[in-house]
Amino acid sequence: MTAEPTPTRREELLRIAARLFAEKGFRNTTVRDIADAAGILSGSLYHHFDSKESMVDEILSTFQEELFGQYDEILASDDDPRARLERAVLVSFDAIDRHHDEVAIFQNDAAYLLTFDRFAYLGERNRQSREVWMTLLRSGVDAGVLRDDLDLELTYRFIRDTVWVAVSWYRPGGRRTHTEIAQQYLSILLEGIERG
Amino acid sequence: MTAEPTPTRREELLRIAARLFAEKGFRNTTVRDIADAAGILSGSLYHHFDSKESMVDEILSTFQEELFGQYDEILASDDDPRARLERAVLVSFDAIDRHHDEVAIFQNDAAYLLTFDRFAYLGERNRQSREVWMTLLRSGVDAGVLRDDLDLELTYRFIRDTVWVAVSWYRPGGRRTHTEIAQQYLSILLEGIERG
DNA sequence: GTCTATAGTATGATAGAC
DNA sequence: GTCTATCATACTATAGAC
Repeated sequence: MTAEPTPTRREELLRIAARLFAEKGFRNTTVRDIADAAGILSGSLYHHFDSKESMVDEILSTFQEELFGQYDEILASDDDPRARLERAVLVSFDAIDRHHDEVAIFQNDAAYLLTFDRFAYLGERNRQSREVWMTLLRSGVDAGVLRDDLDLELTYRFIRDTVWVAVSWYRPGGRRTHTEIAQQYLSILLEGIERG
Repeated sequence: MTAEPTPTRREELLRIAARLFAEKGFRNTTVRDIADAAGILSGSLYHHFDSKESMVDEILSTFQEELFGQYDEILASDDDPRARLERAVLVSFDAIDRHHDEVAIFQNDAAYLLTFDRFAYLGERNRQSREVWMTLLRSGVDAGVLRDDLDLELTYRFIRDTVWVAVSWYRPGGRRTHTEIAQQYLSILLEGIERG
């Protein structure tokens, strides 16, 4: 991890794999697909990685570490509840922008990967994510900024779903920046679509 | 289609297949899985169906026909814009409740299936769905019921995403009915989560 | 309507040469 | 670091007996 013999090649292969996993799904991507895209033969991949699972493992765990570091920063900050909620939404859309493939893989294949012991940490991350959002929502309600008649569990799910599923249609470099999308979403979430 | 020799057995097999496709994904479900669950051998399935694709085809097309019939009813009604939007959301959550497997399959596997010519109608249904929601939103804005500063395209995507992705966590018979969930969601969508 | 048996193909992974 | 060659397994689908 810290002193890889040939970090560049390894990372390049991971990037290629991530792209394919995101596009076609983990199970639907063969090691031959990855090797083809990299311009080598499938057997050669095993010089770099133990297995296909090792690849997706490294892709996801690296990404999650960064993302949850950002959530932790928000929770540790002394911003007011509304600002913290906004930052959390912005950070998430930023992840969709900068780590599109990783988010897509997590969205599409986490349920399957979770059936293996080595990916149990993905379930732990899910719980951690729930804690982040629930904490933000609760402090918003406590501070009187958010409605107190909401089912917070449902509210959390709606926020989580809407934010992350955007990876299925958002494309970096498209008509709207991820920041514009995040702000439009926050406007709907906070104020609703009804007039008045 | 209209005068099947043994409609009951066929439908039973489709129900079993739908359950498995929804649980594990279309590609990740083998014909042996389906046959095992039905208590027969894999070869016997081909007495009833041409292929695995034929099965998912019949499952999805039947479901879509019903769902879009309901949307058409809403569009044809003379309810006011707000009521029509509410009905569309309720009908969608109702589909998640009554056709859980079908919605899950469509959510998870439509992108893959769309790569085959025979599933082109799924893309057509996607366009149709967009038309339904955009029509509802536009008439809401025109009637002065909805905010006129919204990016309707984004608003449509947020609504669609949040509604349908609920199939990933909603379980019939759970703590909240699908109607309660739909109403809570409508409340957030229309009024926002901010106090005031 | 289901079984036996199997064809033909694709997959993840390995061993050893270069 | 990549290639050649291949193993063992799993898959969809078919043919014909019962």
